[in-house]
Amino acid sequence: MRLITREIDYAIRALSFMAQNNHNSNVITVSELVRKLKTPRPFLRKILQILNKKGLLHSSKGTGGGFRLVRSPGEISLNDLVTIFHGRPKFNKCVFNKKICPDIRTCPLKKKIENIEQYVMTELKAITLASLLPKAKNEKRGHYARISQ
Amino acid sequence: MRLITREIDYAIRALSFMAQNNHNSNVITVSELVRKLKTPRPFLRKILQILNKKGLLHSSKGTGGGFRLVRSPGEISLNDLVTIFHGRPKFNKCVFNKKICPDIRTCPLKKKIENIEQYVMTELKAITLASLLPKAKNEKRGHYARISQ
DNA sequence: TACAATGATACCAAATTAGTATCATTTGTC
DNA sequence: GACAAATGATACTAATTTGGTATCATTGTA
Repeated sequence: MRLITREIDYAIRALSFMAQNNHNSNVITVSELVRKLKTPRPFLRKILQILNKKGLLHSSKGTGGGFRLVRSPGEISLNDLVTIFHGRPKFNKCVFNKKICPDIRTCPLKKKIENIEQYVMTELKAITLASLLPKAKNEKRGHYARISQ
Repeated sequence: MRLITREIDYAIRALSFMAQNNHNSNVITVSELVRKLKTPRPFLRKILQILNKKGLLHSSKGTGGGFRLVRSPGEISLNDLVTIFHGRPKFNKCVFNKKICPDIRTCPLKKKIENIEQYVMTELKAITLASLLPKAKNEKRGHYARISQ
């Protein structure tokens, strides 16, 4: 029943870090991210590869290579990430099966649940990476991607 | 990412059937339910035992025994069922871990996700068993628990 | 006492989530 | 060109959750 799994959580943290450290449009390596985020290296690597394939990151190989954020933080939403890693949210695993359910088209539960899904998607779209970042340098309010040290 | 898993789906169907067939306050047996709902018998049995323990059903043993709905269909909500089988909905599996996340109390993601959870719970409370049942005998609109034959 | 029901509980299987390991490819530097 | 430093691709493994089975105990009725 989790919407934000670890994959997604790590993805957000990595993207947030990159958003805050894209000075000189430098690339950031997996090694750097692992040092900062303390996540398991091969797992993070896999996640970054997916984000690259889906167009959120650009990657470059070889010495001096790494990843670079392609979109601006305001253009990346939680809905994007959830969709990338799990597909469109589906809250009910309908057992459609003529023996049990006479007609999927008239199922009142389906409709009600779909309305909830729709609302959730709208809310997730509104949560952008930008909205999770700190507002100002010396502001004390916590934020998702603050890295200790 | 499923809110309504099979367990819950079967539970709703069983409760709906019982709500529509409580004439003479007769009990309904697992055998009857399995015949009507075509669900796996031992699995349904387990589900009914849970609903009994949680107070939605009353059970009686021995010959002529079975289950009986305790609450009225208007007093049973999807939120009750989700809570019984999965606990309070939690959409993010926060990796709180001082290495990664400096302070759980100020996490902006947590707050935003909790707001969504709160909304979903409110909506689930509004979906009662009664709201899934057919409105009138010869109404054609589909409903969740109509049993074929 | 036999039988028909549920209670309790331990187990098993499938699916999903989390993570590892390894080899191939690309690119910069000496 | 050799080597090192990076990602690409991909197959494998481990842990957790979900879906389901099996079995024996208990209770109530004829």
